[in-house]
Formats: sequence, structure tokens, C-alpha cells
Amino acid sequence: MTPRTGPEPGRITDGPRPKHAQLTDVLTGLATEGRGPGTAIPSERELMTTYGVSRATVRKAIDTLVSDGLLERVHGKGTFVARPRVESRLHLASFSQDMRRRGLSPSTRLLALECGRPPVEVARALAMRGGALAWRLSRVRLADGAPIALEDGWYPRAVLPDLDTRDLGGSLYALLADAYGIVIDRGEQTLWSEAADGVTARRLEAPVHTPLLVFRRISTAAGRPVEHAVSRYRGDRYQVHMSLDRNRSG
Amino acid sequence: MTPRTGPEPGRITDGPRPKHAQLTDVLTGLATEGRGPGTAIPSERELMTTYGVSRATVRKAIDTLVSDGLLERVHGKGTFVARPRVESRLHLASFSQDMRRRGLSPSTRLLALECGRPPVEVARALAMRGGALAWRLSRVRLADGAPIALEDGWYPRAVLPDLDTRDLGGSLYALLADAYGIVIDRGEQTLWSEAADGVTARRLEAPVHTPLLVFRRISTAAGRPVEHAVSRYRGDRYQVHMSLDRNRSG
DNA sequence: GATACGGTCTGGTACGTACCAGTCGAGCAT
DNA sequence: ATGCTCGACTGGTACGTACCAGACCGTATC
Repeated sequence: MTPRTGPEPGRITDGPRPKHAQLTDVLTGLATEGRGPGTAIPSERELMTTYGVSRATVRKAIDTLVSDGLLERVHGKGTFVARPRVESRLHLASFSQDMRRRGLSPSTRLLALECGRPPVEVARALAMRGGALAWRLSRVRLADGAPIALEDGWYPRAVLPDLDTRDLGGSLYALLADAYGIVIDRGEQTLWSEAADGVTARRLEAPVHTPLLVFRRISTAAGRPVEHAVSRYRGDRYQVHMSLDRNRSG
Repeated sequence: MTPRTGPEPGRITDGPRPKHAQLTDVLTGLATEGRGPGTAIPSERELMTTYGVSRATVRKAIDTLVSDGLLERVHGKGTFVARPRVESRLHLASFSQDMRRRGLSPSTRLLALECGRPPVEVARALAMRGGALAWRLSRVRLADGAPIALEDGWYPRAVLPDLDTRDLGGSLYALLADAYGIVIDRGEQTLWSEAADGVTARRLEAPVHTPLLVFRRISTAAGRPVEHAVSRYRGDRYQVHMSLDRNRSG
């Protein structure tokens, strides 16, 4: 409909990626490039004819974005771009969800997945016996195609025997839960700031010495440590928002 | 509740309350009174015949509980009661408390206390009328004599009329509580990383371009904003540590 | 005994239809 | 001019169908 500068507004095709997921991306674009919070997106019936999908599919896509906090529905009026929520939720829950809430499209670039012997402090943090092997997973996380963070994690092979056969392009926590029944229920996180060295800077496509926000996280599931991860976020592209409450109502 | 003796598990009726919402309640009961996390609930097709609703309705109810973190789906296996979710909560501690807990001795170097007109974004954050005055407080915070952080804060003069007569060498939050009866009970905090400019570096006795951990915090007491503070911590000397616990009551 | 296969569970995706329920403006009735 | 009704939107609920994909297990095969 809109003869934008961009060639195609993104056709919804019948491929491996579900249609509702594709529509989610399209709608994220609409919501982001629109005139900001309060702007209405096309009605559900309009979207079904525009993109040639059923209303159920349209609603599923909108559901996702509503629960991510990007859109708001108003019965009888329409669906609108939501005002950004002031809410806690560090990046811990899900990188993808976090990015979408900010109106960005998340993706992942896999750098390495190897099996080896972790450094002693990692092995100790993961309560591994000396000599035991672990996966080293290295990924660049992107938003709208631009590198945001570099994540380096160690995962005991005894816990995740065939991690190398899995799809590591999405949320790792979701994979742990879905494929292994491992649900992270506790974490210890340390956060500091450092300057990017040459390798890190190159991977993040940033100048050397760019200030980074660094998280080191040790996650446990049912008392068993399963993850030792260090995430380096570009300080110029990433901010953490949090609500601090004295009482626990959140 | 519900003096149920046996099988009567809450009929789904065609009333003002949507069927999927009713099913949500029923499933919550099943999940809660079950044998705890990991327990499977009946399959979707089983639920549709049991309660006489369509699969779409069943899925809608389950969707709600999944996004609430009560249930988890596993493709090909079933739907299970989830373990409580990972949630973040960074509880706010004063600098003095924070340092003492690390076994360090906190101190303060007062740089400036002036009364003036705050920048517009600060005035807006503090819900001040245009032209109203506020205190600008600038301090270097030290641990064992070494500079750790530079704090720049704005405080409405209407709230703290005689701040300039007080002792600002210690914990400001303690002073607010003791002298003014103001207890900070809520805060919105944004955190990022940046490189130290010349002035900041000199005050922190650090090299220029030292990576900093920057917090911008707006604190409120009983709904009234009382503080807009920006704290710059030396990334090489300061780390934030947080525990991510399961906070869900379920 | 180990492996391969196929049936049958599970949830996941996608389509269609129908009708209910708020919102709002145009136009008629007062 | 005011008030009302009605129709045309909007999203909300609920039904049905069909097929795909992952997990599991018993059986047939090597």
C-alpha cells in the first residue's frame, strides 16, 4: 500500500518461519517507523487482506507484540503503538523480548561452539570436576542488524550432551527449557564497565576502547550451576532500565 | 474455597465471563494443587472434551498461563507446571551501606552545593514548576580513601528548604530520613557505560577515557520525586553484584 | 542385542466462519 | 440546537477443520 522508499514491505511467505512471526517483524517495523506512541496500526481485517493471512494469524502476531509491550489494543477503537513501559526486567529474561520492547528486531550471529576444558575459575563456578568438558558458546547479539552485545558462555557438557546439534539462533534459555527441561531458577550476576579490546571491538563493529557494559552471570537450575556467561554490551547502544522498589509489589 | 468433594471441577458455562478465562481459573487450580513443578496437565485435546470447549479456547487459556509463567509447553510431550521464573530485582542500597558491605571504609568529598534552576529535563523529572529552585549537590565518593564515584544530584528546594545547613559528609538518604522524614520508597534507574571526559577523570583521579558505569536515578518518596542523580562509577574499581532469585509467589 | 520403522500420542500453525461488544459519527426525530 | 438511534467501523470470543512437527514406544528387521 505505502510506496515507501524501501522496496518491499515484507511479503508473508509460506516458509520455515511461521507467518505470524513474519508478521510480527513487519508490525514491529510499522510501529517503530510510525509517528511514535499513540499511532494506530492498520486494523486486523485490513492486515489480513494486505498480507493475505487469516485473522487468527494477525491476532497471534499482535498478541506477541502486545505481551512484549510494544502495542496496545483498545476495544472498539483499534491497536496502537504503546508508550514505553517503565518497568524493570533487565536483559536477563530474553534478549529477543528485551529488544522488541525497545522496538528493535533481534537476531544472532553464531561465532563459535566448541567443546573444551574451561578455565579454572569457570570450572569452579560451574562446580565441575577437574578435566570435565564444557561447551563454549560465543555469539554476537544484534538489534536491527547492528551488533549490541557479545556473549561468551560456558555450559557443562554433562548437562547438555548434544548442544551442538541444536539451533542456537534464538533464545538459549528457551532452548534449555524446551530441549533439556532445564529451567534457570537462580542467578548471581556481577556488572562492571570496561573498555573494548581490539578483538571485542571488531566483533561489535565498534571503535577500540569503546566503553562496554559487562555482565558476568552464573545461572543455576535446581541448585545445579549450568551457565557461566560474560556479556559485553556496547555502552553507547545499550541502557538498562530498572525500577527500584522498597516493597515487593513491583 | 469451593466445597468440592469429588469430581466436579468447575463447569465452563456460557456466561458473561469468557470461557477461556474460566478455563484459566480451572487450570490454575490444577497447576497449583498438583504435585508441583514438572507435573503435566491434561493434553489440549483432553481438556476440550473434558470441558466441552474448542481447542482454540483451550490454547487461549494455556497461552495466558504460559505468558504468566505458570505453565510451560513442550512440543510433542505436553504442558507442564513451570518452575518459578527468573526475575530481576536490584535492591537499592546507599553508597555508604554498599561500601561497608564490601569491607571498605566510605567517605565523601564535597565538591559543590548550590541553589539554582535545574535543566529542563531535570525539572520535568522532578515535577517542578518552571522557575522553581533546586539544590545541586556534587560529591566524590571514596572507599578506603580512593575515589570510586562522582555523584551529581538535584533536589527540589521546596522539599528540602535548608539543605545547606546540614552535614553532607555521610549518607544522604539517612539525612533525608532523619532530618526531613523523607523515606525514598521508589526509584527509576537507567544504567549505561561511557568514557570519562577530562573533568570527570581528574575528579576520579583516573586516566581520561576510563570506562565508567553511569547510573541516572530518579527517586521518589510517597509519590513525590525528590532526587535526580547521576552517578559515575569507575569501571575498574566498582562492580555491581546482584542476586536473581525466583520471586514469584506461585 | 542393536537398529530402523511406523503408529500414535503431544503441541504448533493456519485456515475458515460466525457472532458479540465497545466506539463513534451521520442523520433523523424531537 | 439537542438528543437519539442506527450503522459501520473496531477488537473479543468461540466454534470448526486440516495438516505439520516433535516425542515416544512397540515391533519388525538386521
